[in-house]
Amino acid sequence: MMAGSETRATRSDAVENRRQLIDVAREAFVASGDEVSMTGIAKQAGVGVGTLYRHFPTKEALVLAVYQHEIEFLAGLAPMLLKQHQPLEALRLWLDRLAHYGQMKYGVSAIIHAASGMGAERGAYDLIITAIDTLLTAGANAGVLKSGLDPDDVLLIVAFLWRIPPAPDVERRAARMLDIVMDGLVAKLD
Amino acid sequence: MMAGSETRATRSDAVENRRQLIDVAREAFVASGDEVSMTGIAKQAGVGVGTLYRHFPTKEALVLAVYQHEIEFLAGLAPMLLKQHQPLEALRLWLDRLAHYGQMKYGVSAIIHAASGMGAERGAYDLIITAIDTLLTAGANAGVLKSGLDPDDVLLIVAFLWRIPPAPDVERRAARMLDIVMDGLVAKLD
DNA sequence: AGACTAAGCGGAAGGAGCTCCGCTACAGGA
DNA sequence: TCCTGTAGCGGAGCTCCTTCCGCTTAGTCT
Repeated sequence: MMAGSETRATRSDAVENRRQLIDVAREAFVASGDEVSMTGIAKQAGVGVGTLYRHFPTKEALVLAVYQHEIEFLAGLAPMLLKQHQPLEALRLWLDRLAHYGQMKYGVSAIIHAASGMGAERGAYDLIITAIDTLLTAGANAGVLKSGLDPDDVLLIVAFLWRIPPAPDVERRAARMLDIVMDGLVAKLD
Repeated sequence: MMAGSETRATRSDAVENRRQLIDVAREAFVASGDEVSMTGIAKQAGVGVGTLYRHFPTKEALVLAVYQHEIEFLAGLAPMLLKQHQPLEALRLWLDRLAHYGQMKYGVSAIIHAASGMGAERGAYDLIITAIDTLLTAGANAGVLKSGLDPDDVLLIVAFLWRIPPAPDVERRAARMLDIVMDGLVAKLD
């Protein structure tokens, strides 16, 4: 009996379908990276593709939903690290963590990739940007990082993390490249 | 009448088709970015898709062929700049030029993108890597850049240049981000 | 000139992501 | 409990890139 913008509750079968789709997709992604067709996921979840696309308008959106928890964790990590470490160290540890995800078969990587392209849901993207901003601001206030750094810029730069071609030495290479970026972020003493 | 590894000359119609395909593709790319279907290009060139794919095994390869000249130009620019400028300045000018291509509708950007992913022909990729290596080495020898920098790493990092989302301020943003990277490349004084 | 042969051609077909729209069945009111 | 309006469903079908393979034909050898 409320006014105006009242909406019907979500149908129970829709809720169940959504859950089922995410579950199936998670399993599929873990098993075979992104080499899973949307049709396949829909079929395995026992729904039509139309339903899949109603819930997740693009494949990216689906991946994003699947890894929502990981993104939240990553975002929450930033303030934690700042409590226990110097700003510079915290930033580096966080980026290392990001690199770690970047190496996953088709994990947070693709998401943030999507996010940096800003094609997908605002939510996940904002979480990550906020986390980076927290780290950058802390560093700037401590005088160890340049001030006025744009977190969007930083994310876009470190996006190379999920484009390093698979090889035995990915980790070392990622670290090497992050060394360069870190040096580019620190404040220069006059 | 030569010995052993003799091969027949390329058929003249094949040569002509190849030329025609590149011409049509160039025009199409300029007109509509990458929103051109392979089938469309084939049709417009008066050949079947099969023929198109015989000449260029992927769309990437086709783009690469179309922009071969630009890549060569860019590669050749590095030594030129080094003759006329300090190593640091030369590197920056070259990167600015790269950024410029990065903003083209579907230009060298996609190519080097492909190249950094190493999916495509070795040739174009090697040209660019060599150019970067020249610049890095010159800077290292002059003591203004870190020594031991890997040109592959640098290319992969600056690959953000062709992923900056379209906006009125792309140029300023690219410059800002290149500032960061440049600072990460310069040698630290102890 | 004629015949031989493999380089080259063409386009049907397959699998991908995604859209569209007529039908279904659930939530909520009577 | 039954009705009703609509949120939600399903899957045919579109376009795209790419593969495959039987046919054509330019180039060469006699």
